[in-house]
Amino acid sequence: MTDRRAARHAATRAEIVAAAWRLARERGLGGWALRDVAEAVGMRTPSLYVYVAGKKDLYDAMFADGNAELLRRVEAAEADVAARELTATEVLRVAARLYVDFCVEDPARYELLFLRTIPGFEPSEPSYALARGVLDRMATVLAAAGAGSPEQVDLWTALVGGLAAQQVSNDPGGERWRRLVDRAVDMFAAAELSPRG
Amino acid sequence: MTDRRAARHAATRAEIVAAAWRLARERGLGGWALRDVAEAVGMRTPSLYVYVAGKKDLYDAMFADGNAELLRRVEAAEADVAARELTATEVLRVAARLYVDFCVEDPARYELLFLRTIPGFEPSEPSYALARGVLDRMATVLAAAGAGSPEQVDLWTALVGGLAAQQVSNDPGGERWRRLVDRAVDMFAAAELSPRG
DNA sequence: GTCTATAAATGGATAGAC
DNA sequence: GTCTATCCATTTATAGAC
Repeated sequence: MTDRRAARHAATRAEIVAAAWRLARERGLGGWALRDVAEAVGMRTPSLYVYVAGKKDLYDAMFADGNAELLRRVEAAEADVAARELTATEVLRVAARLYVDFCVEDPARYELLFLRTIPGFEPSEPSYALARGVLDRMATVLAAAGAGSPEQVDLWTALVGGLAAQQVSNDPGGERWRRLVDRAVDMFAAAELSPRG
Repeated sequence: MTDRRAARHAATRAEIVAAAWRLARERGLGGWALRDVAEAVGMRTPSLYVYVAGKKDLYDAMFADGNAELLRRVEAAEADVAARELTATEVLRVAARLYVDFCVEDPARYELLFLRTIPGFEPSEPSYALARGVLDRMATVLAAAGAGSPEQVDLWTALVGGLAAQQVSNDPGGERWRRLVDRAVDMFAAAELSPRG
């Protein structure tokens, strides 16, 4: 019985998070009030507090949700790559496209996960652990491709993150930087992978 | 007389912009109210409206101010470079360091100028023209170094902007990505500059 | 030009009935 | 769990006296 109740509770909370994401996509990450979320799920504002401790807590749930989604994709890509016997450079291309596409398809999510832009918002420890997990996973992929030193990982995140940032900020919905991903990966591979990569 | 009055007016406005920058550096780009700015310059809030049309207008003045500062530095670097007979790669290193340092030394300024994070803020046409001028100037430098195609300029901005973004977001005040600037430039030069660059 | 006073709106959060 | 009612803080912006 308590199980049923807990499941229902979790489902409603997930509904609230989904509604908040919709509003963030439509009006920007900071462009909505709790009242709007409540309306979107057919409640009044005070009822929201049964599922969410406040706006910060809602942002935290969104942060965790976004990182969980990215983690799912990384894991799926890892399985895919393992079954296909790709060269190191090809693996890096898959990784770069995965990341850039993830950022580009939802600028509000990009802003919450990778920019620190909400005043006063700090992810909770469990949510932050999720984010670290994603980064670790990506570092593992890089290491397997032969670019696993800390400096190489940092250079990689700068390059790939930079492509995503430019695409999101200066040509949202376009291809201007997205189409440079392979060229950037080749540049990185030529400089950082051993000739037999 | 009207000249004197206009000069005084402009000076006070500049004082207000400077105070707003100070607050932005201390509390984040969005972490202050007009009231705080007024207090910082020894006024009451309504008096501010004599010099500034509102908060958006103040952000616009800050945006213009930041771009003007960057433009000054680019021009100074151009003069410096012209007097020193550097190789193309060395010129690129100067350009990259200039940009990354500019971003890193003031994260709030970085956020206002290069991220689009203030909800509803859009630079006015004159302010935006200033920003375009800076970009044009940088593209000219790249072209002189032998990497002036649109794709090369975009790849460059992604790379350099990515280094700055990671440094600002994930290691503020540190050196973790800053020390990779030369390595990144060399990577770019090796891939994009002709052998005789 | 600067002030007091205040409007007007926004938005997060709680009390307590049902 | 959900609601009505309301509080409270914040903050932009304006009116009008001095």
